[in-house]
Order: sequence, then C-alpha cells, then structure tokens
Amino acid sequence: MHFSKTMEYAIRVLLYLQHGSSQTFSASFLHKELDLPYKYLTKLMTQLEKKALVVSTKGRNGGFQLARDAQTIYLSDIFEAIEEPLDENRCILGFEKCNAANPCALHDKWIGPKQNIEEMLTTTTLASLDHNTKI
Amino acid sequence: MHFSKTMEYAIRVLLYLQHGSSQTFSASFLHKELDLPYKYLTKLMTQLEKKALVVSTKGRNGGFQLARDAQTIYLSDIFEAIEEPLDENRCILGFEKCNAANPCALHDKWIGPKQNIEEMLTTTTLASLDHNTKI
DNA sequence: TATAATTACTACCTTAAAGTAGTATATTAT
DNA sequence: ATAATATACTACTTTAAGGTAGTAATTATA
Repeated sequence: MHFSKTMEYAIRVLLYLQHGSSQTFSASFLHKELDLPYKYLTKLMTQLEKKALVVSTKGRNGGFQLARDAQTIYLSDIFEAIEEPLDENRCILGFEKCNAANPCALHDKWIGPKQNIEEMLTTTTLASLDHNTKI
Repeated sequence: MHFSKTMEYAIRVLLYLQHGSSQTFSASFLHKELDLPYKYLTKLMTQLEKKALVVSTKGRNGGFQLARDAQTIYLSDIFEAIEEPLDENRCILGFEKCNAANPCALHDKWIGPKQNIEEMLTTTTLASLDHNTKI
C-alpha cells in the first residue's frame, strides 16, 4: 500500500525543480542533491520529458526544468506519467472485470479509501506542497 | 496503489473458508475452486497457519479451516500476516524517518487517505463481506 | 575547432515477488 | 499393513522493478 520507488523519485525531483522556477538543473546535480542513483535518475528524467512534465536542454549547461507552472501540475499527472491512468480502476482483489454490477467481495469497502486517495492526487498541486520539508 | 498478489489470494481463500464454517477444504480443492496456482497456494496456507489464521489437519481427508470465527478476523489481521504491521508507518516518499516533527513534503496530504485505508482494514471483518460476489 | 559537460539511447545486471518441482511426512480408508 | 490423500519442507525458475554500464549525440565555451 505505497507508491513505487520510481513514483517517489519523480515527486522528489519535480519538487526540487520547483525551487528555481525557470532555472535548469543537470542530472548530476540533482543526483548529488537528492541522493538518487544517477543512471536511474537520467532514465526517469527522459521518461518525464516524454510525458511533458519537464523540458530538457542538451549539451553543456543543459539540464531539466519544469515544463509548466507548478500550480498546474497535479500529483495525479505525475502518477499517470509513471504508473497508470487513475481511471484504470484496478480491482483490489485483482479481478479482470469488477464493477458495481459484478463486484468482488471488497468492491464496496474499497470505494471510500480509493476515492479519498484519488481526490488527494487530483487536487494536490506541486506548488501546494510545503517546501520547508526534507527532500 | 494496490495489494500484493499474495494478499489478494489470502483474502479470497479466507473468504472461501468462511463458506462452510467448521468444514475443512483441501488445498487441491481450493486450487480448483478459486483457480489459484496450487503450489503457491499450499505455501500461502502454511504461512496463514503459522500466523494462526487457519488450522490445518494433515493426512487423508485433511485440509484447512478458519482458526476462529470470521466475525473476529479483520482485514488488518490478514494484511499484517502477509505484509507488515499497520503501524509500521512507512513514509509515502520512502524516507526512513518521517513524522510530524520532521515531515516529508507529502506527509500532511497523505494522513487523510492513510487513515481512511487503515480504518477500512481495522473495522472490516471477513464475516461482513458480501458472499454473493465473485470469489 | 577541440574539449568538456551534458542529455539520449541500448543493453545488461540485481533483487524481490511470484510461481514451480520434487520429496518427506502424516493420516486414514480399505 | 498398504495405498491413497493430504500437508510440510527445501530448492529452484520466472518475471518485473529497480539499478548499472557504456557510448553516441548535442552544445557552450576556451
């Protein structure tokens, strides 16, 4: 009942990029600053670039910055870039087809927590997260 | 943001055992009935037996049954038998030490959903789950 | 133009969860 | 007793996430 490591990394990196709005940060800088594995980080950044969450500039002095204002980047955007669409509606007991008409035994009990999580993800922006916390 | 396959299996098996309260079901029967991999299932059952959620009888006509009344088995009991203690309080961003005094950026936002999930797990009994659903 | 610093790409390695195989051991119907 | 039906145990294989290595491509600047 937790995020994947990749999701954890993505949130931490994007949070950091928010620091200096239009500033670019190189992967090797972010690696040292956030203590994420360098090679894994560059792979992740390429992924985030393809999902249009960051823009990259190549070559010397190149690096990454947020693709748009942090007030318009929701946790759900990051989640969907890394994991899967939120409306994928994966069944908590792993059944292929599980819905109100043909529910699994946990279907009803899971609706509440699930909506609670989704609402948190879809209403929380990068900009709204406290910057005076550890990264 | 989902349970492990093992947790899914455990819930489904325990739900099934509830069907015939004091009846024993063999692993090969459960395997056919629930379509879980046989060898993985027997391994899981041994695990559940050690965690005192089921009792086993060996030999011919042997099998498994719930160790106690389904009204006293909570989802949190199953979760803790398979995964980890609920109060483990794992940080959503993966930090070793993350608490109110020294929170990660997501700490506050995650409190609500987390409590919501935990409450669902600690208040839902096996017996309360609808039996007229797929298993 | 050469060099250093950077991203981008391809391929591989490691780890933990999931799944499989074989066999020892226990029980009971016949 | 014996055979059949079970669980219990040990060891292995597979899969996917996480992580590493090497190098090609790009670009600022000396």
